[in-house]
Amino acid sequence: MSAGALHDRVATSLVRAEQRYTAQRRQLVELLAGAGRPLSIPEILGTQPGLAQSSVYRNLDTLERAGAVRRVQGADDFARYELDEELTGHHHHLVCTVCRRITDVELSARHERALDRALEEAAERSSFRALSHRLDLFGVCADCAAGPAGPGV
Amino acid sequence: MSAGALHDRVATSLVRAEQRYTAQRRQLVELLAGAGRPLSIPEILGTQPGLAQSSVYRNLDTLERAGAVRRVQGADDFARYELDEELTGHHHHLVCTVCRRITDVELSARHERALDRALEEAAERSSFRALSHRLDLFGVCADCAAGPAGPGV
DNA sequence: CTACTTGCAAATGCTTTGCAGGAGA
DNA sequence: TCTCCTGCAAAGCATTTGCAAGTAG
Repeated sequence: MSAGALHDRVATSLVRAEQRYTAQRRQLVELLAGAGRPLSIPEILGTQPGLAQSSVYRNLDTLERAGAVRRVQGADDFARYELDEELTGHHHHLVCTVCRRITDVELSARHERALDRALEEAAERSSFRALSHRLDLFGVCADCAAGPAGPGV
Repeated sequence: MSAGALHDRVATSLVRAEQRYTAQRRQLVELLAGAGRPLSIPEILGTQPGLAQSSVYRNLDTLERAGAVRRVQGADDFARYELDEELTGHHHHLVCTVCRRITDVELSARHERALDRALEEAAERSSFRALSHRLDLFGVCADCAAGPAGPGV
Protein backbone atom coordinates (compact mmCIF):
# COMPACT_ATOMS: atom_id res chain seq x y z
CA MET A 1 0.00 0.00 0.00
CA SER A 2 1.23 3.50 -0.85
CA ALA A 3 1.92 5.95 1.96
CA GLY A 4 -0.87 8.15 0.68
CA ALA A 5 -3.44 5.37 0.67
CA LEU A 6 -2.30 4.29 4.11
CA HIS A 7 -2.76 7.76 5.55
CA ASP A 8 -6.12 8.10 3.85
CA ARG A 9 -7.39 4.95 5.45
CA VAL A 10 -6.06 5.84 8.89
CA ALA A 11 -7.57 9.30 8.52
CA THR A 12 -10.93 7.77 7.70
CA SER A 13 -10.75 5.55 10.75
CA LEU A 14 -9.92 8.50 12.96
CA VAL A 15 -12.72 10.62 11.54
CA ARG A 16 -15.16 7.82 12.25
CA ALA A 17 -13.89 7.86 15.84
CA GLU A 18 -14.16 11.66 15.95
CA GLN A 19 -10.43 12.11 16.44
CA ARG A 20 -7.91 14.21 14.59
CA TYR A 21 -5.04 13.01 12.46
CA THR A 22 -2.28 15.07 14.01
CA ALA A 23 1.39 15.23 13.08
CA GLN A 24 2.44 12.93 15.90
CA ARG A 25 -0.16 10.33 14.92
CA ARG A 26 1.05 10.44 11.33
CA GLN A 27 4.58 10.01 12.58
CA LEU A 28 3.60 6.94 14.59
CA VAL A 29 1.71 5.39 11.69
CA GLU A 30 4.66 5.88 9.36
CA LEU A 31 7.04 4.44 11.90
CA LEU A 32 4.92 1.33 12.34
CA ALA A 33 4.44 0.96 8.62
CA GLY A 34 8.18 1.20 8.03
CA ALA A 35 9.13 -1.22 10.79
CA GLY A 36 7.17 -4.17 9.43
CA ARG A 37 7.10 -5.67 12.91
CA PRO A 38 5.51 -4.75 16.23
CA LEU A 39 7.39 -2.01 18.11
CA SER A 40 7.54 -1.41 21.84
CA ILE A 41 7.19 2.05 23.38
CA PRO A 42 10.89 2.16 24.37
CA GLU A 43 11.79 1.34 20.78
CA ILE A 44 9.54 4.11 19.53
CA LEU A 45 10.88 6.65 22.01
CA GLY A 46 14.44 5.64 21.17
CA THR A 47 14.09 6.37 17.47
CA GLN A 48 11.84 9.40 17.82
CA PRO A 49 13.44 11.66 20.42
CA GLY A 50 11.29 14.50 21.60
CA LEU A 51 8.08 12.52 21.87
CA ALA A 52 6.48 12.53 25.27
CA GLN A 53 6.00 9.03 26.58
CA SER A 54 2.46 9.70 27.75
CA SER A 55 1.47 11.13 24.39
CA VAL A 56 2.80 8.06 22.61
CA TYR A 57 0.76 5.83 24.89
CA ARG A 58 -2.28 8.00 24.39
CA ASN A 59 -1.96 8.24 20.64
CA LEU A 60 -1.40 4.54 20.18
CA ASP A 61 -4.44 3.96 22.32
CA THR A 62 -6.46 6.38 20.21
CA LEU A 63 -5.27 4.69 17.03
CA GLU A 64 -6.16 1.32 18.49
CA ARG A 65 -9.67 2.45 19.38
CA ALA A 66 -10.03 3.81 15.86
CA GLY A 67 -9.06 0.37 14.54
CA ALA A 68 -5.86 1.46 12.81
CA VAL A 69 -3.39 -0.08 15.25
CA ARG A 70 -3.26 -3.28 17.22
CA ARG A 71 -1.57 -3.98 20.52
CA VAL A 72 0.25 -7.28 20.80
CA GLN A 73 1.81 -9.06 23.72
CA GLY A 74 5.30 -10.49 23.38
CA ALA A 75 7.53 -12.40 25.75
CA ASP A 76 8.35 -9.51 28.08
CA ASP A 77 6.54 -6.78 29.98
CA PHE A 78 6.46 -4.29 27.13
CA ALA A 79 3.37 -3.90 24.99
CA ARG A 80 4.06 -3.72 21.26
CA TYR A 81 2.09 -2.04 18.55
CA GLU A 82 1.57 -2.77 14.86
CA LEU A 83 -0.75 -1.54 12.15
CA ASP A 84 -4.08 -3.32 12.01
CA GLU A 85 -4.28 -6.37 9.76
CA GLU A 86 -6.71 -4.53 7.56
CA LEU A 87 -3.76 -2.31 6.62
CA THR A 88 -0.93 -4.85 6.62
CA GLY A 89 -2.67 -8.09 5.73
CA HIS A 90 -3.20 -11.12 7.95
CA HIS A 91 -0.03 -12.49 9.48
CA HIS A 92 1.45 -14.24 12.49
CA HIS A 93 4.45 -13.67 14.74
CA LEU A 94 7.79 -15.22 15.49
CA VAL A 95 8.73 -14.26 19.05
CA CYS A 96 12.43 -14.60 19.85
CA THR A 97 12.81 -15.55 23.50
CA VAL A 98 16.41 -14.29 23.52
CA CYS A 99 16.25 -10.77 22.10
CA ARG A 100 12.47 -10.44 22.64
CA ARG A 101 12.05 -9.19 19.10
CA ILE A 102 8.88 -10.04 17.21
CA THR A 103 8.97 -10.74 13.48
CA ASP A 104 6.01 -10.89 11.14
CA VAL A 105 5.44 -14.06 9.17
CA GLU A 106 2.74 -15.17 6.76
CA LEU A 107 1.49 -18.66 6.13
CA SER A 108 0.84 -19.91 2.63
CA ALA A 109 -2.77 -19.59 1.55
CA ARG A 110 -3.13 -23.35 1.75
CA HIS A 111 -1.90 -23.53 5.31
CA GLU A 112 -3.94 -20.54 6.36
CA ARG A 113 -7.06 -22.22 5.04
CA ALA A 114 -6.21 -25.39 6.93
CA LEU A 115 -5.74 -23.35 10.07
CA ASP A 116 -9.10 -21.65 9.60
CA ARG A 117 -10.82 -25.01 9.24
CA ALA A 118 -9.16 -26.28 12.41
CA LEU A 119 -10.26 -23.19 14.31
CA GLU A 120 -13.82 -23.45 13.02
CA GLU A 121 -13.97 -26.97 14.31
CA ALA A 122 -12.66 -25.99 17.74
CA ALA A 123 -14.94 -22.97 18.07
CA GLU A 124 -18.03 -24.83 17.00
CA ARG A 125 -17.42 -27.65 19.43
CA SER A 126 -17.43 -25.13 22.29
CA SER A 127 -20.22 -22.93 20.94
CA PHE A 128 -17.65 -20.13 20.84
CA ARG A 129 -18.16 -17.23 18.48
CA ALA A 130 -14.65 -16.59 17.19
CA LEU A 131 -13.76 -13.09 16.05
CA SER A 132 -10.02 -13.34 15.53
CA HIS A 133 -7.07 -15.52 16.31
CA ARG A 134 -3.48 -15.21 17.42
CA LEU A 135 -0.80 -17.65 16.37
CA ASP A 136 2.69 -17.06 17.71
CA LEU A 137 5.84 -19.13 17.42
CA PHE A 138 8.27 -18.93 20.31
CA GLY A 139 11.92 -19.79 19.73
CA VAL A 140 15.27 -18.37 18.73
CA CYS A 141 15.62 -16.06 15.76
CA ALA A 142 18.35 -16.43 13.18
CA ASP A 143 20.38 -13.53 14.59
CA CYS A 144 20.41 -14.88 18.13
CA ALA A 145 21.21 -18.40 16.96
CA ALA A 146 24.19 -17.08 14.96
CA GLY A 147 25.87 -14.97 17.58
CA PRO A 148 24.96 -14.24 21.18
CA ALA A 149 24.23 -10.53 21.13
CA GLY A 150 22.06 -10.37 24.21
CA PRO A 151 18.55 -9.01 24.50
CA GLY A 152 17.76 -5.58 23.16
CA VAL A 153 14.61 -3.60 23.84
CA MET B 1 -3.85 -38.57 35.30
CA SER B 2 -4.42 -39.57 38.92
CA ALA B 3 -3.77 -37.04 41.66
CA GLY B 4 -0.97 -39.22 42.96
CA ALA B 5 0.78 -39.47 39.63
CA LEU B 6 0.36 -35.73 39.12
CA HIS B 7 1.97 -34.92 42.45
CA ASP B 8 4.76 -37.41 41.79
CA ARG B 9 5.63 -35.71 38.54
CA VAL B 10 5.49 -32.24 39.99
CA ALA B 11 7.60 -33.41 42.92
CA THR B 12 10.19 -34.78 40.51
CA SER B 13 10.29 -31.50 38.63
CA LEU B 14 10.78 -29.57 41.84
CA VAL B 15 13.52 -31.88 43.07
CA ARG B 16 15.34 -31.39 39.78
CA ALA B 17 15.09 -27.64 40.39
CA GLU B 18 16.26 -28.09 44.00
CA GLN B 19 13.02 -26.83 45.43
CA ARG B 20 10.68 -28.29 48.02
CA TYR B 21 7.15 -29.52 47.46
CA THR B 22 5.42 -27.65 50.26
CA ALA B 23 1.79 -27.72 51.27
CA GLN B 24 0.99 -24.45 49.53
CA ARG B 25 2.57 -25.65 46.29
CA ARG B 26 0.52 -28.85 46.43
CA GLN B 27 -2.55 -26.76 47.00
CA LEU B 28 -1.83 -24.62 43.94
CA VAL B 29 -1.16 -27.66 41.75
CA GLU B 30 -4.44 -29.28 42.79
CA LEU B 31 -6.34 -26.09 42.21
CA LEU B 32 -4.93 -25.71 38.70
CA ALA B 33 -5.54 -29.38 37.95
CA GLY B 34 -9.14 -29.10 39.08
CA ALA B 35 -9.84 -25.88 37.19
CA GLY B 36 -9.07 -27.24 33.75
CA ARG B 37 -8.41 -23.72 32.54
CA PRO B 38 -5.87 -20.99 33.30
CA LEU B 39 -6.53 -19.11 36.53
CA SER B 40 -5.54 -15.57 37.45
CA ILE B 41 -4.04 -14.65 40.80
CA PRO B 42 -7.19 -12.82 41.90
CA GLU B 43 -9.17 -15.96 41.08
CA ILE B 44 -6.76 -18.07 43.10
CA LEU B 45 -6.79 -15.72 46.07
CA GLY B 46 -10.57 -15.57 45.92
CA THR B 47 -11.04 -19.31 46.27
CA GLN B 48 -8.15 -19.91 48.66
CA PRO B 49 -8.46 -17.36 51.44
CA GLY B 50 -5.49 -17.10 53.72
CA LEU B 51 -2.86 -17.35 51.01
CA ALA B 52 -0.46 -14.44 50.88
CA GLN B 53 -0.46 -12.81 47.47
CA SER B 54 3.29 -12.59 47.32
CA SER B 55 3.67 -16.25 48.17
CA VAL B 56 1.28 -17.23 45.42
CA TYR B 57 3.26 -15.19 42.93
CA ARG B 58 6.50 -16.69 44.20
CA ASN B 59 5.26 -20.26 44.21
CA LEU B 60 3.76 -20.07 40.76
CA ASP B 61 7.05 -18.64 39.61
CA THR B 62 8.93 -21.47 41.26
CA LEU B 63 6.61 -24.04 39.70
CA GLU B 64 7.04 -22.36 36.34
CA ARG B 65 10.83 -22.52 36.59
CA ALA B 66 10.56 -26.17 37.53
CA GLY B 67 8.52 -26.74 34.36
CA ALA B 68 5.31 -27.80 36.12
CA VAL B 69 3.31 -24.66 35.44
CA ARG B 70 2.94 -22.29 32.54
CA ARG B 71 2.06 -18.63 32.55
CA VAL B 72 -0.32 -17.46 29.86
CA GLN B 73 -1.44 -14.03 28.81
CA GLY B 74 -5.13 -13.41 28.23
CA ALA B 75 -7.03 -10.33 27.10
CA ASP B 76 -6.55 -8.29 30.25
CA ASP B 77 -3.74 -7.23 32.57
CA PHE B 78 -3.83 -10.33 34.74
CA ALA B 79 -1.42 -13.18 34.20
CA ARG B 80 -2.98 -16.63 34.27
CA TYR B 81 -1.42 -19.93 35.20
CA GLU B 82 -2.08 -23.49 34.08
CA LEU B 83 -0.33 -26.83 34.48
CA ASP B 84 2.37 -27.51 31.93
CA GLU B 85 1.30 -29.26 28.75
CA GLU B 86 3.43 -32.22 29.74
CA LEU B 87 0.91 -32.74 32.53
CA THR B 88 -2.31 -31.74 30.78
CA GLY B 89 -1.65 -32.53 27.14
CA HIS B 90 -1.17 -30.08 24.29
CA HIS B 91 -4.07 -27.69 23.86
CA HIS B 92 -5.08 -24.20 22.80
CA HIS B 93 -7.21 -21.45 24.26
CA LEU B 94 -10.52 -19.75 23.65
CA VAL B 95 -10.29 -16.26 25.11
CA CYS B 96 -13.64 -14.59 25.76
CA THR B 97 -13.28 -10.85 25.24
CA VAL B 98 -16.38 -10.18 27.35
CA CYS B 99 -15.83 -12.09 30.59
CA ARG B 100 -12.05 -12.47 30.03
CA ARG B 101 -12.28 -16.15 30.85
CA ILE B 102 -9.97 -18.58 29.08
CA THR B 103 -11.16 -22.06 28.11
CA ASP B 104 -8.98 -24.96 27.04
CA VAL B 105 -9.63 -26.54 23.67
CA GLU B 106 -7.92 -29.30 21.71
CA LEU B 107 -7.67 -29.69 17.98
CA SER B 108 -8.21 -33.01 16.30
CA ALA B 109 -5.00 -34.93 15.62
CA ARG B 110 -5.40 -34.28 11.92
CA HIS B 111 -5.73 -30.54 12.35
CA GLU B 112 -2.91 -30.41 14.85
CA ARG B 113 -0.63 -32.12 12.33
CA ALA B 114 -1.66 -29.65 9.66
CA LEU B 115 -0.88 -26.81 12.03
CA ASP B 116 2.55 -28.25 12.78
CA ARG B 117 3.35 -28.47 9.09
CA ALA B 118 2.28 -24.87 8.58
CA LEU B 119 4.47 -23.74 11.45
CA GLU B 120 7.45 -25.69 10.18
CA GLU B 121 7.11 -23.96 6.85
CA ALA B 122 6.93 -20.54 8.46
CA ALA B 123 9.85 -21.14 10.81
CA GLU B 124 12.08 -22.57 8.13
CA ARG B 125 11.46 -19.70 5.77
CA SER B 126 12.74 -17.29 8.45
CA SER B 127 15.54 -19.52 9.76
CA PHE B 128 13.71 -19.45 13.07
CA ARG B 129 14.27 -22.26 15.56
CA ALA B 130 10.79 -22.82 16.96
CA LEU B 131 10.46 -24.23 20.46
CA SER B 132 6.75 -23.87 21.11
CA HIS B 133 3.67 -22.16 19.82
CA ARG B 134 0.61 -20.38 21.09
CA LEU B 135 -2.71 -20.46 19.30
CA ASP B 136 -5.56 -18.51 20.82
CA LEU B 137 -9.03 -17.79 19.56
CA PHE B 138 -10.58 -14.49 20.60
CA GLY B 139 -14.32 -14.07 20.62
CA VAL B 140 -17.42 -14.49 22.75
CA CYS B 141 -18.00 -17.62 24.82
CA ALA B 142 -21.33 -19.43 24.92
CA ASP B 143 -22.24 -18.02 28.32
CA CYS B 144 -21.65 -14.41 27.34
CA ALA B 145 -23.47 -14.87 24.02
CA ALA B 146 -26.49 -16.28 25.86
CA GLY B 147 -26.95 -13.65 28.53
CA PRO B 148 -25.03 -10.48 29.34
CA ALA B 149 -23.52 -11.27 32.72
CA GLY B 150 -20.68 -8.77 32.65
CA PRO B 151 -16.97 -9.49 33.04
CA GLY B 152 -15.79 -11.42 36.08
CA VAL B 153 -12.19 -11.77 37.25
C1' DC C 1 21.18 -27.23 62.13
C1' DT C 2 21.01 -25.11 57.52
C1' DA C 3 18.61 -23.63 53.65
C1' DC C 4 14.42 -22.91 51.70
C1' DT C 5 9.50 -20.78 52.54
C1' DT C 6 6.19 -17.72 54.12
C1' DG C 7 3.75 -13.37 55.21
C1' DC C 8 3.88 -8.57 55.68
C1' DA C 9 4.99 -4.31 53.88
C1' DA C 10 7.51 -1.51 50.86
C1' DA C 11 9.35 -0.95 46.34
C1' DT C 12 9.46 -1.49 41.23
C1' DG C 13 8.24 -0.33 36.66
C1' DC C 14 4.97 -0.22 32.82
C1' DT C 15 1.01 2.35 31.98
C1' DT C 16 -2.60 5.77 32.91
C1' DT C 17 -4.38 10.22 34.33
C1' DG C 18 -4.83 15.44 35.91
C1' DC C 19 -3.86 19.73 34.51
C1' DA C 20 -2.47 23.89 31.98
C1' DG C 21 -0.96 25.59 27.74
C1' DG C 22 -0.92 24.79 22.48
C1' DA C 23 -2.92 23.46 18.01
C1' DG C 24 -6.42 21.72 14.56
C1' DA C 25 -10.89 22.76 11.88
C1' DT D 1 -13.43 29.82 19.22
C1' DC D 2 -14.25 25.57 20.78
C1' DT D 3 -12.65 21.17 21.22
C1' DC D 4 -9.09 18.14 20.95
C1' DC D 5 -4.07 17.33 21.64
C1' DT D 6 0.42 17.66 23.99
C1' DG D 7 3.91 17.56 27.66
C1' DC D 8 5.02 17.34 32.38
C1' DA D 9 4.47 15.40 36.64
C1' DA D 10 1.96 12.57 39.67
C1' DA D 11 -0.84 8.55 40.39
C1' DG D 12 -2.40 3.49 39.51
C1' DC D 13 -1.83 -1.09 39.72
C1' DA D 14 -0.07 -5.87 38.79
C1' DT D 15 4.00 -7.80 40.15
C1' DT D 16 8.44 -8.19 42.65
C1' DT D 17 11.52 -7.87 46.54
C1' DG D 18 13.57 -7.12 51.57
C1' DC D 19 13.34 -8.89 55.86
C1' DA D 20 12.39 -11.60 59.96
C1' DA D 21 10.09 -15.64 61.58
C1' DG D 22 8.62 -20.40 60.42
C1' DT D 23 9.48 -25.04 58.53
C1' DA D 24 11.21 -29.00 55.65
C1' DG D 25 14.77 -32.47 55.57
